[in-house]
Amino acid sequence: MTARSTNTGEGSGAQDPHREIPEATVARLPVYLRALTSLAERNIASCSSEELATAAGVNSAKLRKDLSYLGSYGTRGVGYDVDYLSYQIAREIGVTHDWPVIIVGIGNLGQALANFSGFSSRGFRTVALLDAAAPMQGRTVAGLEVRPFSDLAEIVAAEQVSIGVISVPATAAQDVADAMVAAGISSILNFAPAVLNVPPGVDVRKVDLSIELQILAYHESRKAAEADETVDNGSEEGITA
Amino acid sequence: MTARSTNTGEGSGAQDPHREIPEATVARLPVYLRALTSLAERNIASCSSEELATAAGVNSAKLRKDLSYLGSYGTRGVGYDVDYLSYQIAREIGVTHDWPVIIVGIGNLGQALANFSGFSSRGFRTVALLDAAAPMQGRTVAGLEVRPFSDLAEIVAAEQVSIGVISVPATAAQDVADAMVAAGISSILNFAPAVLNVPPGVDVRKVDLSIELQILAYHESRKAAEADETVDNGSEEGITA
DNA sequence: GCGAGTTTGTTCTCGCGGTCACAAACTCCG
DNA sequence: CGGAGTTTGTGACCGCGAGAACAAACTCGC
Repeated sequence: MTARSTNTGEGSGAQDPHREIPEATVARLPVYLRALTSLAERNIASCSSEELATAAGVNSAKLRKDLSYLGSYGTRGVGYDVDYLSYQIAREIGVTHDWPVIIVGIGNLGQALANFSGFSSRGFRTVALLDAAAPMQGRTVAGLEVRPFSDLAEIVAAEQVSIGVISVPATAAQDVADAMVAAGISSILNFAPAVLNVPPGVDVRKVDLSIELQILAYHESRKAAEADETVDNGSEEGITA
Repeated sequence: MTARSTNTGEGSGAQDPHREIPEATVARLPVYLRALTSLAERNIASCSSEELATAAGVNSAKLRKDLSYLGSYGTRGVGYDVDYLSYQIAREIGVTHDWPVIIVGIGNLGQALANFSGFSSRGFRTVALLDAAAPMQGRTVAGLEVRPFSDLAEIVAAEQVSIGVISVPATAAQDVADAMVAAGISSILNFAPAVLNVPPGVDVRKVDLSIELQILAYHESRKAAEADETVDNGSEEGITA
């Protein structure tokens, strides 16, 4: 597998559209893209894998390997052209054109997401905000009118939406996901602390704030235990300065 | 590292406090804990690995393996006691007592985080909100007064804070992180789309909304390409009747 | 008390992903 | 034009984690 040495003697394009890009690499491509954008803003036209890797916070060997899955877009002895590589990564991710996105659940988090400029600047366009609670409906958030949840299917069909964001309480998350899938959405970003059940073919990514904190707490506990132990072993200076 | 005089021929006795729990397992423990809490709320006293695995959205073999790293807290032929297992996981993660947390950057996202009930209900207590911008200072958000960023060190020392949340723009993130580290914080949850440089011993976890969306977009692009291809290959039912 | 049934804990195997190290390829300079 | 220096692309190796399968241990019914 791997390697475009896989027969398929199609000479037209350099890149084989059937390459399997490892999931771990896919997760890093956006990071590289952001680093490249940052370089471009500083008018840097080209960079080495070492520079880009530092900017992205990864190992340079890993970066080169990741990029090699896309094709050979660098020049040995020189490095990578920032604009060219940016475009290639954007094309691979599929953010050369904007993706319409809807947000369901316009509470505190939903409003923050709607106002988040990072979405619009990176290939996404929020086309609608929905909420089931009547008090929210009709209000304007981030320049968009909050519409009733029952309009979901209509909006998805009209705007060709394939990506949905769920920022409702955990108890409502599954219902919202079901409705999204029924409406034709096939990628869901879920902020609700709940496990979503979706049919095959639908992708779900979960962002769970309290889980992240708990992971930190675990390591923090270990650090504290480690420190106690060191103290037990004697000979550390006191904590109070 | 760590795990100093392990091995010490202690058989399958009580739990060795120096076990190394795999990172992948650590990331799932909070999910199990949440599933257990949900079971407890429905007055379910015990459950099998299969039931718990379903509730947590994982494979039952993986769940059993994960739990085995903590010790043998189940009973063969019976299952797990919900309350007992909950406590053991909470103890392992270190959330049997509350962790004080500060949030720096009280914009849209910071306010949403401050109001997020999931923090307080899962072992975390927001003790202070900080913002460098004068207009925010003095305002009350989620029952807490927003204090100037310059109070950081004082607050961290007074409240024994070891976990900090960064929800400032990307350009300010590194400065905030530096100040946090200098003040004694050793775990950072970063919402800013920037790579943070921190000294060894400090843990950083990143939550990046636009990266998550871009990963979805990648798979969505592939799905679209796949669909086109199926059509190209013909031999599927015609679209037009 | 004992066998049948059930469920945990663990062992084994396999594949993905991370890192190292090096050959290939390009530039620069004399 | 050729050699030295630089940087990419990739092959090899290794360790972690996922999943399947099985032995150990507990309960229940008779």
